[in-house]
Amino acid sequence: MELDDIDRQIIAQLQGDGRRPFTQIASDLGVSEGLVRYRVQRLTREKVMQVVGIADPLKIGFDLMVMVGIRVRPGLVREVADRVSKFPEASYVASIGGDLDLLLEVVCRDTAHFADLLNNRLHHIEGVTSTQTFLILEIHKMAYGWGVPDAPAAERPEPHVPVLRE
Amino acid sequence: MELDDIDRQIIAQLQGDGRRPFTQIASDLGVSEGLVRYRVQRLTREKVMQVVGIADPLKIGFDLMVMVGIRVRPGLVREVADRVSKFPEASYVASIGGDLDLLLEVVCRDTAHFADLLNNRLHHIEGVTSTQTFLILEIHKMAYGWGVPDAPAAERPEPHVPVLRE
DNA sequence: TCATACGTTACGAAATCCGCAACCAGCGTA
DNA sequence: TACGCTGGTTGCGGATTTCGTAACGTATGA
Repeated sequence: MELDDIDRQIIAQLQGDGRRPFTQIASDLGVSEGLVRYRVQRLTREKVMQVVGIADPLKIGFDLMVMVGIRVRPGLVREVADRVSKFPEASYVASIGGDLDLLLEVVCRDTAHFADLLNNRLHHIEGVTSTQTFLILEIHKMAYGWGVPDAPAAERPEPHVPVLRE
Repeated sequence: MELDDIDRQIIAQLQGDGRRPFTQIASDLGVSEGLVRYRVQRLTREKVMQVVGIADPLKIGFDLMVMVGIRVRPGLVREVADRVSKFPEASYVASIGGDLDLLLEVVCRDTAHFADLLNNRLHHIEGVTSTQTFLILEIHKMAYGWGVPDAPAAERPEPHVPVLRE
């Protein structure tokens, strides 16, 4: 789906405040409220953007976050990714190129919870050859959204630094 | 700050839909709209939760996401974390225990953009001794929120699996 | 005991959202 | 060309939600 300036500016504003009234966004952009409503609906439907509440896990009862690097037997990366994505504790799963094949971030209640996850579930998945765990000590930045470039990459010749919140 | 059931249920509902009317949340919980408004304000003020729009970077013009593992000279981790957190491209920064000291996820326009970041900015930071980059091929899961436990950890004796969306 | 801060409810006014209907432009097709 | 169609946009009420504020109860501490 192709985004225009209106989409980008709507996203940018909603990144700052997900409950910003459509009327205010509209008057900022000089368009009608109905249009903003239509665009937000479309962006949401196309899964380009969504408006959600996000909570700091360390403040709502989870004491342990761990990043697990996983090495997988060639050809099984996709499958393992799908399996670990189904872990309810998984907050982030990405396949990567480099020394490791998968990154998995999990949010656990305590070390016993994590030990159970690692030994009884992760290591039993077909294709997982080794894991490396990194205890997350502190989250310094979690940009819950990404900056919106002024225009698509193709139209931007010179380096552009995306504007991110905080 | 101590959360009660009302806070947790408000967070849970907002995790599903960040624009859900307070009136509807209120009637679900059997409390007044004013109370929901008050709680959301407080949760936001205390930085426990926030309602934001989040966009898929790959759908809004950024083609390259990289996870960078950073080794830092002892004692400088905090400082380096603060420095890299200021990178507008940084979407995630966490200090970790293990083979590496810092994890930095960046969202870039293209490889040239990332090369500039790595060589001209990251490697010039005092205390950075080595880096290891992992190209993010595909994001399989990005839980934009975390499950809310039924009660604080201390009151929960048996294992609890947080309920996550998707 | 009193004062103060905090959490909660209730209520009316203001603002917002929502469901249309209408209109325009572009596009493929007869 | 004319026609019908789809997608994007605006405008307008009515329904709903939010917002400001006053009032009340309950701890808490001086």
